[in-house]
Amino acid sequence: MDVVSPELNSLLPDEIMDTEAIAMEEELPVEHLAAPPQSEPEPPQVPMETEVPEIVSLCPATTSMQMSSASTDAQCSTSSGTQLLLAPSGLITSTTMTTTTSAKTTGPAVTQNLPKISRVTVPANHQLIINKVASAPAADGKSPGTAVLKPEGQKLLVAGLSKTGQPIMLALPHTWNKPATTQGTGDAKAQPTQIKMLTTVGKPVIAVSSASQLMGGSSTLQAQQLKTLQITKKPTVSTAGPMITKLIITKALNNKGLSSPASVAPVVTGRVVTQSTPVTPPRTITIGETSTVPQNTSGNSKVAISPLKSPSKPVQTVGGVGTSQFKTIIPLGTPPNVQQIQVPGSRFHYVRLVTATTGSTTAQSGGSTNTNPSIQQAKPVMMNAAVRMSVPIVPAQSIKQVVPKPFTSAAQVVTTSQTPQRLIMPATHLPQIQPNLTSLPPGTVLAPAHGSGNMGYAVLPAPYVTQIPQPAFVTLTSSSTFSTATPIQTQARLSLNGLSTSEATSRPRKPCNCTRSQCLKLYCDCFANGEFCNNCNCVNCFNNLDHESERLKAIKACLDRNPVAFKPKIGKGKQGESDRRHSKGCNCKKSGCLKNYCECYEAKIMCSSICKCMGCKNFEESPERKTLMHLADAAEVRVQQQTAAKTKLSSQISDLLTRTTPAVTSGGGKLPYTFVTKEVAEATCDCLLEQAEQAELTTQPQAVAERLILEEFGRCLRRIISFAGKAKTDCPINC
DNA sequence: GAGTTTGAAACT
DNA sequence: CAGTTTCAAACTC
Repeated sequence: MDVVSPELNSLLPDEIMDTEAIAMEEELPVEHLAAPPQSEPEPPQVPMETEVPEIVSLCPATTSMQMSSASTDAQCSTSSGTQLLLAPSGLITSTTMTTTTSAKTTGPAVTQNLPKISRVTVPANHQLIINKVASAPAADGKSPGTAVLKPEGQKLLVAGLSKTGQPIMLALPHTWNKPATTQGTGDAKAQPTQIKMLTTVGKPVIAVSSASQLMGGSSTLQAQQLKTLQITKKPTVSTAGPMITKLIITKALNNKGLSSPASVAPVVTGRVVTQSTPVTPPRTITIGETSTVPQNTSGNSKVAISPLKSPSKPVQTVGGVGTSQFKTIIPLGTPPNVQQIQVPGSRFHYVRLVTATTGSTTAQSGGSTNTNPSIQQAKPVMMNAAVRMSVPIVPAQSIKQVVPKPFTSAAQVVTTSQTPQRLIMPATHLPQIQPNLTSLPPGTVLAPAHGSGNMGYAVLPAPYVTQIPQPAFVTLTSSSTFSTATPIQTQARLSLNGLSTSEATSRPRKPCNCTRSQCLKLYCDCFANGEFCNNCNCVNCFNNLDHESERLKAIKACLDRNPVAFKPKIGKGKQGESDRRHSKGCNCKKSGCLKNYCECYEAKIMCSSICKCMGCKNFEESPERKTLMHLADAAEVRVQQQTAAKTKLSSQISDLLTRTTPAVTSGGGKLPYTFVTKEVAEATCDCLLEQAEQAELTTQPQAVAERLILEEFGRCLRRIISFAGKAKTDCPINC
């Protein structure tokens, strides 16, 4: 997924963009990022989903106890601006973030003295306010629960929906947004940082680990059936050797580990900031990231942080060896201040996140039980700039599988889904595309661009959520690379082999068979519906993240040709017309609009006045249509009745056997079938024939006749059973 | 399963 | 915007 360049910001509709200034400090040049437009006004404030999101903040964590409080403000303050990555909840596809790990320490661990967010509140007006602490928090590790957001450069992403349907926001570490200098260990080995997000049932958990840990600990994660999201972090600047770390956002199915003290030093600390609101309190999960990770901690330094649902109960846990888990929940003092924004014509709700201008309390987790010196205390990252995002969040659809991409720049996100898997299209840098949000597929995600004071947006066409109860997707953006010629690709690989049985069987769409379009034209249903090809039969498919650039170009081309190309074709008609009608109308000539060639007929709607079809028979009074409908209904009824009859008969037989059991065991009694003598059978047949004749005389439909006969047969059986229970001798049945 | 038909999408 | 071509799904055998 690419991030739309900042230029796009100016094009975004005013409805969703709040141009209130945000103090975006563009201090650190990022070579691979698009230069921030100096003259451009502050990026418009983007309203966010009204669903109060959970906020997961991945922040540079202060190192263990031995870490000094040396300030690394310089590293953290050079971020290129607050960025929000918002994705339709439920399924995080993937995101890639290229950053340089901040490491300014004299030891293996890095201490970062970052300003803390005094509090994150969501007041009644639904404005999320992140207050900046007047003074930088001490990195003494005594406040592990403190949630800190960087003033700028902070990335937030809505990773998914919690079980309660609340969006989960991820606040990425500030250091991910800009290069930093690593010092101390002298370890020249570059360790890719990966972030894996593992979700079980729509509830992502984040774990951070070093690359070596990722490799070594992957089996453990897999054993837990964790869904992972990988975000490879590459340093753009490194003076003491490249530092690549992998952050693993994981959620262990076993929550027991959360409460157990960690015997192994986790690489990072996590924060879960919960907020209580009358309706849907957002949660903020802050994950501190250690800039440097001792090599000896590999394999055990993974930390899985699970957002807790308890909004008011601070919890901090540290995972143990192998399945190290560390979780901190920081209750917010006040509800987040989120302002709802309604975009005309948009089905999505937006909320506006505003910068906290004041604040004196620092969100902190409850008393930390972490006594392990190796456990890093989450370092709050100051966010002094207003968070301005307006992104629609679609109902969550979880992703089921993640195939980690080892040590690549691509981030991979896969979430489990109870619903058919659907992937969201990756966003791209599309400055030329008018950000007509209404023309984008539902679930489109706008992600802030990196590298400028203004936020760019990643455009993520999503499945037609209006037609799909729970579209699955997760979006991750590579904000730092979207502007590069070879953007880091992120892809959730969802091969058939990787899909579970239920997932494969629940696939909502038939696999496409494209051969020439590379699945990058609207010919391809997958592409047209904003999905990646998955388990398709297509040839030379480019509808995947491996060909993200081509795909993005294709999306742009489609939107250029038709701004509403990804909008559902079946929409509401005019008043007085049918509730559903084709937006364009069909153009059939030979099918009479009574075959699936016709898009109207296929959608089970009648043609309307906007159709240009010839010889249309798909209208209300059409006898052909009525005949077809009648035949279809009859077939359906027949199937249903046959099924019901089988069920009923089976039930009766079972009941018969059950009732006759006492007769067998009581001794002396006759088995029921002994009562079905020839006479009884003949009488039964007579009854059935009589019923059939009556149905025929009354010109009952075949289905009805069958039902009547079966019902009569049931009555006969009941009489036989009744006789069996009463009589000890054969008894003719009198119909 | 191969071949044909069909109409939307893409192209000119 | 209209005509033509391309394409993949729907359909038939």
